[in-house]
Amino acid sequence: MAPISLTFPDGNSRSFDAGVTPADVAASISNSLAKKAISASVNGQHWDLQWPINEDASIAINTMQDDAPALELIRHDLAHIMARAVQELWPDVKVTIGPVRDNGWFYDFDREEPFTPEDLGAIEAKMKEIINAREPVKTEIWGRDEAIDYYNARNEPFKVELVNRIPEGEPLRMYWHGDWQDLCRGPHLQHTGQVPADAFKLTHVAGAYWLGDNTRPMLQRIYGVAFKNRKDLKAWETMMEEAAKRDHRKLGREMDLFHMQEEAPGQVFWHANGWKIYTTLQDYMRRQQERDGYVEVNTPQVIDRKLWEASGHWDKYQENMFIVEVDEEHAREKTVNALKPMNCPGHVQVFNQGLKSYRDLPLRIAEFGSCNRYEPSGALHGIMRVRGFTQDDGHIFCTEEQIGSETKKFIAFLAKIYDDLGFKDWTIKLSTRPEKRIGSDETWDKLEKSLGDACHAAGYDFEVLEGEGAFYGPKLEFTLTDAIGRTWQCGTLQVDSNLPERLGASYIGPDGAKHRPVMLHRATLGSFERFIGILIENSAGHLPFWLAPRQVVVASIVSEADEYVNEVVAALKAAGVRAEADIRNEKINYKVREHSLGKVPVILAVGAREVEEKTVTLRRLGQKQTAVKALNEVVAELSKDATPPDLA
RNA sequence: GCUGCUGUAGCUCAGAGGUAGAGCACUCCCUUGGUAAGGGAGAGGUCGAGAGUUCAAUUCUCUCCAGCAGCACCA
Repeated sequence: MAPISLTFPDGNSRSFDAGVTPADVAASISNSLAKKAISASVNGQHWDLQWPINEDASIAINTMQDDAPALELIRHDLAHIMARAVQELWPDVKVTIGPVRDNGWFYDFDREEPFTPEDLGAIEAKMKEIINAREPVKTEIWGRDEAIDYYNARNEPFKVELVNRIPEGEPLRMYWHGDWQDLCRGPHLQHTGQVPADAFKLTHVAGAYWLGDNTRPMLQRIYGVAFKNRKDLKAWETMMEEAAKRDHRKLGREMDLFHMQEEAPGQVFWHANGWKIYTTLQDYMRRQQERDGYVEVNTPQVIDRKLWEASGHWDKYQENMFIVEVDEEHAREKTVNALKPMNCPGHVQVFNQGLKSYRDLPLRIAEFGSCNRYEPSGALHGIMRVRGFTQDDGHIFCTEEQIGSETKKFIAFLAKIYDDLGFKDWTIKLSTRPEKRIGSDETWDKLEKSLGDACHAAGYDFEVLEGEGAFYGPKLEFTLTDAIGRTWQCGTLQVDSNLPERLGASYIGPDGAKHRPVMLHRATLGSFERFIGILIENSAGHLPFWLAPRQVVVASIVSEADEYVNEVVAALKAAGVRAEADIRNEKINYKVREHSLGKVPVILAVGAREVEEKTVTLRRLGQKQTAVKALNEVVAELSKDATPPDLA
């Protein structure tokens, strides 16, 4: 055997025979390392302890101390262990695939009977048995025919399909966990006993299409989460509870913001409190847009299908549009209209009125555009994914040369708004040309470059999503991170020369000839409905004072203070603060509890003492301590808090 | 749309083949209480909709509607 040289993380090299495995290497260092080893990194690649190394390389032996490989292996091995447990319990269940994902893994099974919560318990128990048996993990390379025969003999059609999908020439690797075997890329742990038996949990079962294709059979997917130790699992459970507490559907009810009902699925009945958030946010956005050189317009809800045919939406999205048919008594033919699912064709109509000069460009048209889309029933989710919503939509008509500067301007606009709204952490993604597209490669080169350059010019970096652009142009996506680390894609900017073409938009250039403008579709919040949902979940209902629908409750402690309560409320209202009185015949404890649960940011308690001294006792939401302050001082302070950030 | 689960009072939930119950909220009475539930009384439901089985259905079966968790979708 030819010698090879392996370089360790400390820079030292040693010579081994070619074909040496990381397990051998670890054993050559120490017995304890050999036992503790879980995998290796060979030239930066995650490497199974059993895989041979045939050439010079850098190597590092991983142990459970190394978080990333440890978690990946634990979760991946658990996927196999779970599949084995399921087949031991129900031998006729067919196995498919089971990747690592998020905080755990899933595995898809084909089985007639649905898995029940009791089944999950049984599977978990069986998995623990397998872990405690410390079953060895072995790997071998099989021939294609051998694998297909094996799976055919075992009646595993999904596995046969997987084998057939693996490109010729790529080795087929099999992994054994004890005497149960699965086709798998690896790597895996040394034996099942390396998986912590007390740090995983099967969470739920749901349907999932085979290979993610909705024309293929639906399988049953079992999800699990797993960590290195019980403490991390507990932390995950706590985090889940925290997320549930923030659920905007729950808070929406508790704060009396909105409701939804059967007769209007996917549409929001905004209550006074919720609508106050909405209008406050909209007023704020309107000010930003005016400042940034937009003109605001409004376009019709119900538009003849002819326009949707011309824009191309009828062809592509008819299934998702609300169609309205009007059958007038004497009409020769029915008029078929659609509720607008988007605002862009309307904005092109506005642009097309009158001759436009190059001097008019860039023309920035904004609309708080109410749209209706017939979203699939299964997609609906609270106010986050709805059928009726309002976008903070805008279209910038400009020349190709102006794309860069307009993009830069928009990024600055969006950055200011996200900052004002309390989102400090957000990222940009650039989606580039997809397979199916229109326009020349030179045009795509130019457009992608101008978007990328604009990001850099605005001082931001971006991640590239290859092939994710729209068929008509590249796009930027703006994704913000919320207080508990979840991400939400909100803003977008898309370059489009297709729609101006289809709808015949043009302007007169300096040369006196007609030219085609390009159109930048852009939104910052996305939709008010979804964004308010995000605001609620981000803040757990503790909205910033200026956005809080109810800002102050002035609560009497004794009925002798009622009159003064009304005075305080009047003073606050005069200073632009949303204040209300609570002079019900209830104890202060009761009032504090109720308004705290209602997420009112400030409670001012007023008793005999305050009446006497012209003070109030202030208590802020989430704080236990109170402060006695002079009335005029509090009015000034709260009036300042109530001012939107752009007016402060 | 697909798979699975769910639908009982405003909210959270219990219940059983013989037409319903709790806590909170609501109304009234007593209580004037100093920072997260003071006490008492009262009112409130076509048990998601329709059909079927049955002497009898809110309970069992089917269909539909809506919600929830995923999947697929998201111009």
